[in-house]
Amino acid sequence: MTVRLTGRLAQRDDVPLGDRCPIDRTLQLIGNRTALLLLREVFYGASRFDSLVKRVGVTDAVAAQRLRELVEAGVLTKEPYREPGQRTRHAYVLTTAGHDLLPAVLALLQWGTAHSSGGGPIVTHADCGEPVQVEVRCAAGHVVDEDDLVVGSRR
Amino acid sequence: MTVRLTGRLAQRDDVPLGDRCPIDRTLQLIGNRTALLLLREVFYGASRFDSLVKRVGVTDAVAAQRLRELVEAGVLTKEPYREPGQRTRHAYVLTTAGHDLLPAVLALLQWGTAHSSGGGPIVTHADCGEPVQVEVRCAAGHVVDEDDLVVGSRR
DNA sequence: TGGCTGACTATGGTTTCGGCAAGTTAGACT
DNA sequence: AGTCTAACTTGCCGAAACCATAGTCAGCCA
Repeated sequence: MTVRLTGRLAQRDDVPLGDRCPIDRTLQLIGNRTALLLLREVFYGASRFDSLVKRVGVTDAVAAQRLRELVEAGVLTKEPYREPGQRTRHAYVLTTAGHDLLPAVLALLQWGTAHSSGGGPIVTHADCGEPVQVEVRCAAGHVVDEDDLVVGSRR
Repeated sequence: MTVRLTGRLAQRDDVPLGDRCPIDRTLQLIGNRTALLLLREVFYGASRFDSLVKRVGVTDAVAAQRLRELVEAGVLTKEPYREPGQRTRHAYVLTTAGHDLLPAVLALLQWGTAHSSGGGPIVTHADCGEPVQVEVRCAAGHVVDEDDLVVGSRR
């Protein structure tokens, strides 16, 4: 196991208490297996209830519960659609808040893929075919290393 | 087999079952409140047991349990250190696998900050002072929109 | 030697998550 | 009218997460 030390431990430990940030709600929403897998499948293109249940491999009861929570949280919406000879059904589609979750979901999936033996799917950019990764950058476009992060209180 | 994700429902739902990826281990590790908050504080610069306990606001019992799991999973390591007049203690520092979690943790924190009323801390780049954000980019450096993601089976 | 403190470890109780099983409801088909 | 099915809903159970409290252990100091 390799360890990259920052070399600034003593000073860094004096950083004051970070602001409480609303991570509890985030974790309550997608901090469970089913919700995250459901979101992954929605990102991968699934939208119908039975399709999501089959892909995630969870019981329909749990899937229904998590989907309801995701809809209530404003991450997914139910869009009515009708296929010929079928009655009206509802497709689960991402809201803008749901779209904003893409980096988080992708980052979690990538870490799991990179740091365990199982391997995983390869996600690439349609325009150029290059593999996709999640990066930490500042607004000026620089790739930011962990040591260069500054945590500030809100203005 | 590769599938392009487009915005169209009918096509998107035909995407076959995604590869199983090792998300269970990931969620078992950081899919709980305490582990994620501990990691956040380590990223923010904390390293000592009592400091982490105080910052996260969790009982020492739970913190010890989660820290042990994080060490066992290879995300953190215990580095011995000694302050004058004190006995040897251990600091919790990130391994390379732990460093790789930065995008995921930051993305979760950012989503929570952006999509709830509470607000949150502002993370900036030390070199230029610009706010930091998590981006999805391909290896060629393009910012990748969700509709331009291609999910392929492993080669 | 005895007290103090930091870093845990152990126990018990409540809430949440997921699996299993059964029931419900609305519309299409016969 | 009766059957079938997709999409849920409800209830029970075991496991895991969290909290609170109490106990342990190792070194430093008086």
